[in-house]
Amino acid sequence: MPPSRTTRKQRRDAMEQRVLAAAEQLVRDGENFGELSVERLAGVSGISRSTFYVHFEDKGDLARRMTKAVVADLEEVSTDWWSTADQADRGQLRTAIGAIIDVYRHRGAAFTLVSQAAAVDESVADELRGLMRRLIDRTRQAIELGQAAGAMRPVEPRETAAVLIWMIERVGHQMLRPSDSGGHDKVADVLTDIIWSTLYRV
Amino acid sequence: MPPSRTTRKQRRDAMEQRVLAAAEQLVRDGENFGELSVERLAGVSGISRSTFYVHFEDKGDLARRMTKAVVADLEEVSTDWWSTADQADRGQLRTAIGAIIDVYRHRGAAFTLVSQAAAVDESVADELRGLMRRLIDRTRQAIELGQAAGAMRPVEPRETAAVLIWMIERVGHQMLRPSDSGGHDKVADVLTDIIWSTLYRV
DNA sequence: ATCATTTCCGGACACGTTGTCCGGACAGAG
DNA sequence: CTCTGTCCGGACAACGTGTCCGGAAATGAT
Repeated sequence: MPPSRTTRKQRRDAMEQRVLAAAEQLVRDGENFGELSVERLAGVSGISRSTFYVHFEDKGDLARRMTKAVVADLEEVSTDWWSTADQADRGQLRTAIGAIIDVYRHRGAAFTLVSQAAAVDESVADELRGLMRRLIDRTRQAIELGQAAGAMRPVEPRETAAVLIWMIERVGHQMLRPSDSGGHDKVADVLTDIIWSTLYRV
Repeated sequence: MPPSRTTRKQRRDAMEQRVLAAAEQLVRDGENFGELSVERLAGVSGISRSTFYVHFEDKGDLARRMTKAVVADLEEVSTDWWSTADQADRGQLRTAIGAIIDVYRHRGAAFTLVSQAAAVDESVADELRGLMRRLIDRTRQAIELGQAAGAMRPVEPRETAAVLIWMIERVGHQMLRPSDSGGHDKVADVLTDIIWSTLYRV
C-alpha cells in the first residue's frame, strides 16, 4: 500500500490542533478553562478521554502549547511599533496599536485560556512571564532608542515599558469582549492617546 | 450567667476572619489557592473541615469575601484622588497613587488569591468584574467632573477610566513583588507620570 | 445551678474528576 | 499479509467535594 496522502504525524498534529482549537472555542463561548473537565474537552474535540492523555500530559500541557502558539502572534505584530518608535508619528502608533488590538480580538480566547491556566499551573505561569519579559525588554529598548533620537520624553525606560505592556495586556483581556465589539476602535484610540501622551507629547 | 465578654456573633466573625487570614498567609507562602483543599485550609485555621462549611458556602465563597475586602480597601484609598481630581495638582495625584501602591504592597497575597480563584471559579470572576466596574465608574465620574472644571483634557471618560484602572490593577499585581521593594517608588512615579500626562498635562 | 441552644467535631456518605492501565478493533505502513 | 500505531471503551484507585448525622462541649437564658 502506498503511503496515504496524510501521514501519521500529519494526522497526529491535526488532531492536537483540533483539541487546541476546541479548547479555545470553549473559552471563547464563556467556559472557564479551569472548570473544564478533560472528559468535556475530549468530547468536544471528538476523541475519547483516554486518547487525550495519549497526546497531552495533562490540561496544563495543553495550556503550555497554547501559550507558545500565541506568543509568536503578539511578538510579530509588536515589531511594527518597535521599529518605528523613534519617529514621533501618531498615525503610525495608532496603526500599530490597532494591529495589537486585532491580535487580542482574534486570539483573545487563547490569551484568556493561558491566563486562567497560568493562575493554577506554575509552569504555564513561567512560560507567560518569559513572554511578557521579552515584550517589556524590547519595548524598553524602543523607548531608549526613541529618547536617543530626541523623539521621546525622558521617562524611566524600564518601568514605563513594563507598565505600558501590562496595561495593554490587561486591556486586551478585560475590555475586548466580543460582546461590545463596537468599542474596540475607541479602546485603541484611548490606548494610543495614553501612550502618545506618555512617551511623545511635549 | 451574664453574657460572656465575647458574644456569639463576635466570635463567629473572628473565626471567619481567622480563616481569611490563614488563606492569605498560605498564598503569601507560595501556595496556590486553587490547589488548596478545604481540609488543609480548615486545618491551618484551627477548625475542622465540616465546620468550614458552616461558615463558608465553599472555597469560592471565601474568595468572594476576600475580593470584597481587598477592593473595599482600594476603594477607600482611592477616594482621596476622586475627590480632588478636578484640581490639577500633581503632588496630590502622586500621594494618591502612592497610597494605592501601598495597598497592593501590603495585601498583595490577597490580590493573588483573588486572581487565582477568579481563574478557576466563575462566580469569583464575576464578583471581581463587578467590583472593578464600580471603581471604573467612579473614576469615570471623576474624569467627567475634572473635564467640566476645565482641569482635564478631553479624553473619552469611560474607556480611559477603564484602561487606567486595569493598568493600576495589573501593575499592582505584577510589578510590586516584595523582592524588589526598592523600585516601588519608581513605579509610583511612572504611574503618576502616565496618568498625569494622559489626564491633565496640556 | 439547671436546662436549652448553639457550636464544633469526627466520621460517614455519594458523587465527580484525575491519571493510569488494559484488551480489542481498525487502518495505514512496510 | 503482517506489523505497528492509533483509537476506543471501560475499568481502577486515589483524591477532593459537599452534605449529613450523632455526640460532645461551650454558651446563653431562666
